[in-house]
Amino acid sequence: MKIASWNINSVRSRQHLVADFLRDHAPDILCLQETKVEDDKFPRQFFEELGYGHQTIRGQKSYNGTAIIAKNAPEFADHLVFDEQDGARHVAARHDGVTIHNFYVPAGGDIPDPQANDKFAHKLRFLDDMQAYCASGHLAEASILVGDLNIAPSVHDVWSSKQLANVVSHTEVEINKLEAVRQAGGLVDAVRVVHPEPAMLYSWWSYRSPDFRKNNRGRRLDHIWVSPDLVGRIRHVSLLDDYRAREKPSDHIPLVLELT
Amino acid sequence: MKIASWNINSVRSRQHLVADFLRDHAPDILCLQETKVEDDKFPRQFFEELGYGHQTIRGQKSYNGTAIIAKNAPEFADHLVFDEQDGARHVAARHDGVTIHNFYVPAGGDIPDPQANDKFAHKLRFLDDMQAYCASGHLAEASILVGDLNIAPSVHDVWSSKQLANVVSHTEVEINKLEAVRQAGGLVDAVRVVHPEPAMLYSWWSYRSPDFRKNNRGRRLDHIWVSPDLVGRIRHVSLLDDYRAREKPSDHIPLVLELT
DNA sequence: GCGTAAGGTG
DNA sequence: CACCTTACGC
Repeated sequence: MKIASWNINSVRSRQHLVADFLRDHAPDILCLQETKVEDDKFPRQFFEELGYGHQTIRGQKSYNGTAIIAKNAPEFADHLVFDEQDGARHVAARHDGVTIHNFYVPAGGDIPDPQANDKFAHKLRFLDDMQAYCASGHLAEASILVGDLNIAPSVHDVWSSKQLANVVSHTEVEINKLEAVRQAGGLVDAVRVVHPEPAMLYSWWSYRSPDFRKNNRGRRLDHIWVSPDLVGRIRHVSLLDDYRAREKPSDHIPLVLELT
Repeated sequence: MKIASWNINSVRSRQHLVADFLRDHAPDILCLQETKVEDDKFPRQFFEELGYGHQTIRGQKSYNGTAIIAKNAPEFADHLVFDEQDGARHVAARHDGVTIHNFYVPAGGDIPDPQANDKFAHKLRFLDDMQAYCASGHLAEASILVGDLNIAPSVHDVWSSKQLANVVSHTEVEINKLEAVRQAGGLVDAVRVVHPEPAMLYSWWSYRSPDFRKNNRGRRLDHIWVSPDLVGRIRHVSLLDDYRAREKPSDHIPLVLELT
């Protein structure tokens, strides 16, 4: 069983890339974030023609949007709404007995101060809501949580922990809240199981930073967490950074988890 | 000597096409209209790398803009300003003893009434100014006038003379003024020398009209006129309609004049 | 830098 | 339909 997660930065502008990815890696499940499209405009047929006819989607105009694209029908599909703003930031689906939660955590704006910056306040509230949900035991077994969590927790998840210490995505308050979410769900960071620290791992490189291979100013904002019962089934995790070097790339790369 | 004219509809959005064109047809001179870029943002290096290091350009933000791109240095370069509105609608350059005038005549808006429509009034004034300039004898010898003149004069220059009789670009007042410009300059329509009537000739197909090959609702808005002394040197004129069928095309096609 | 959207021009 | 600009989010 192969499960991928990718912040695609507009699913309609990335059809060339996502077609390459599905043909070359053929995951059973593809979780997308930032689809940036309303449900009735989602390119359903495009994915169908690539063999992914089962699509759990939830989007809105312009911003956000999550989707779980699958070869086979889900046993179950749903989504969470944490607040009025919502933003289509979660979908869930059970495939082959495994429940997959696909999250897109708010980016949080520029200023890491919830008093001065409503977007940062929203990010922290969203993490609290995630924690409460995970604490309720929904993810205790046969569960996977993936997505763009917009936080790079470790010093080995950013190109410079010092220079990013006060930059949104790597602040102490965010890192603590992300860890609280993970612990509330009793989940295991599958990426680090396969690639333990001190390996430097990134999943995102800003469009604004040129020459991403040379300067390599990345951050690991995208994550795959699994419930403890699945840890033994982890066969491999890949971070496909070559997709950042393609024509018209997303600023995020796909992560792929293989389970036995 | 090979001279091309092309309304490119944004030179920055058309680099793929113009590179193909220069490689495949290798004109000595390329006259562009609707470059839509200020001079300091013109892609000078792009043309240099294709072997066109000599660039007589005059543009503005967003609208209009003309350019003469050449392999060799001009002996002379200049431009005309007819009014305060201007719009970067003319450049001229002398290459190999031939003076090339590159015009972009105002489109003229929707309503063919100078009372009701300032844009149409501007178009008519521009044609009067062109006529006055041509009447002064500047184009008597060794001269070529090219460009998007935004008028299709003959019944054989439009897909339906009846349906366009009251449509801007094919009204009687415009056609008469265009003919007056040509006669004032003593110029010869080189395209019709090679492809005489009743051949149907188009250089533009609206983006709004689908299936341009099948429905073929075109108009000949782009022209190449030469002074009488050059008529004997006309070897060929091509209207390269395959460029309308390419990826991300301009709505106009290139015209190419070959002189011996 | 690269997505989205709206409003204007051709 | 496809370009431009402005404004916005990431």
